[in-house]
Formats: sequence, C-alpha cells, structure tokens
Amino acid sequence: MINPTLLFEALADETRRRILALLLIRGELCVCDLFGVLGLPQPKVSRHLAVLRESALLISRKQGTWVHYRLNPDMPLWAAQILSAMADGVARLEPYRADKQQVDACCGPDARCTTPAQVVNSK
Amino acid sequence: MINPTLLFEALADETRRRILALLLIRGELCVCDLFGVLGLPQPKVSRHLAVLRESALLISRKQGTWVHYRLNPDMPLWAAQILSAMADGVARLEPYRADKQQVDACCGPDARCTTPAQVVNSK
DNA sequence: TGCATATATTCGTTATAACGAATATATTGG
DNA sequence: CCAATATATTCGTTATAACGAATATATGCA
Repeated sequence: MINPTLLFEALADETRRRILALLLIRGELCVCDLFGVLGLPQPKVSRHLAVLRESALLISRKQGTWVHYRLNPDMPLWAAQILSAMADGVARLEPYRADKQQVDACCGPDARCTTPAQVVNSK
Repeated sequence: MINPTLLFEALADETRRRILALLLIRGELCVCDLFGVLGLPQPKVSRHLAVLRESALLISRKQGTWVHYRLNPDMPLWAAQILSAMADGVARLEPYRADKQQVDACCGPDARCTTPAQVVNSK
C-alpha cells in the first residue's frame, strides 16, 4: 500500500517533514492547527497535506468543516521506522524544535489538542 | 554531520536508493561494479555518487584508477535506521530485487566482490 | 612519452515540483 | 437562503533537479 518512491518524495520537502513530525508527537491535528503552528499560508499546507495523503502516509477524517489528519495506521513496519527515525533526526533542529514547543504551548503537552475542533468533538 | 534535508533529498531519487541498497548488501563497491549492475551510463552513476558523497551518506576510497564507495561509518543512528528500513521497504520490489541478484551473480553471494579492482587488490 | 582505462565534470535542455494569488467547495448556523 | 468559516484546488510562474552527450582528469602501463 505504501510505496517507497512516494514515501521518499514526500519526505524530501521540509514542510511535509514538519507536518509528519508534529503528527508523530500529536497523533492527530486539524488543518487550522497545522498552519497555525507552522506559520504558513493555509493553501500551502493544504497542498502538502494532499501530497501526504496521496502517498498514503496520512489519512484524514472529516468532522463538520474541520478535517483532522493523522498517520496512516496501516503503515508497514519499515515505513513507520523511517518516520520514527526521521523524527529522531530532526528533533533538535529548527524549525522542528520550535514547532514542538509551539504545538505544546497551543494545545498543552498531552496527546490531544484543545483546538476548536477538539472542543467541538468533546461536547 | 549528516543533515536530514540532504539525506532525504538524496533518498528521493531511485538510482540513489538502488546504489545505497547495493552498498548495504555489499559493504563496498567500485564505480564500474555499480554502473555494471545497475545497467546505467557511467556519468549518470558518477553524478549520483557525487550527490551521495556530498550528503555524507557515502565515502570513497581511491585505489589506483578505481574508486570504491561505501556507507559512511560515522553515520548517526537515526540515519542508519532510515537506510536499513529503506532496504527493507524496497527488498521485494523491482529493480532492487534484480539488482541484488545481479550483484550476487557477478560477485558471488559473499560480502566481497571479485571485480577487477578486487582481483588487483588481492594480488 | 603515449595510450588505455576508470572516474568525474561541464553544458544545454527538459522535466518536475514548489510557490503565491486567486478562487472554488463544503459545512454550519442565523 | 445567506453569510461565515474551514479546507481544497486551479493557474501561471519560477526554482530545482535530472538527463544525454561530450569532454576532462587521473592513474597505470608499455
């Protein structure tokens, strides 16, 4: 299901690595959280999310107007190992480190975000 | 020393993944072995080897007119894990599978090649 | 020195991918 | 239905990267 060529093309872009690194920490984030934390224009983030979806690294879940992205849970071991090692490799570098602090500050250090979408979900 | 951006840009090209996968199996190969096994023009392979050298994934060792390439032994764990997982991901796919058979046929299933260079070395 | 072999590099072209700006779609609530 | 919000897509442009062909370099040997 996951193809090495698509996976490595996806990982060749820093914005996409930042998104993946955030989702490895967070589990799930909506588009507005992502472009808020990354400080990038929404269409840019949306296009990169489309690439990650097409490479089968991410899946999306639509809830009202919000779309939540998370890692594809049906990922082969080798692919999950690559993402995990990538996260190790970037953890101490900018802008990844700032991204992590940003998402912790915005949503707290725990697994789940308290974004508008999450507030809605919890009602 | 190894930088995630350069690493993932290097891995985004299939020829470079084929080279890395062969070196993970073989340990060390010279340029003539590589372009022989890959069935690609020598200048093309040489340019891709330069990219892999500049990304610090490979180091080269010159012996006479031959240049031997191998994985950089001073690679951080996360980078080595990515290469290892990449090899797992491609092992059953073409052209990687055929490359492995080709290099085994040409050099025997053991760690060292019996290329012209190797023959010279053993004298 | 001169030739042959192994490897590297340059050059001009072409394909690919990222971008900003603008716009489209879709869902919710009044 | 209309307005507001969240997300996605299109379009034209620009930057990047890969390519084939040709050439350069460097080493070994007669």
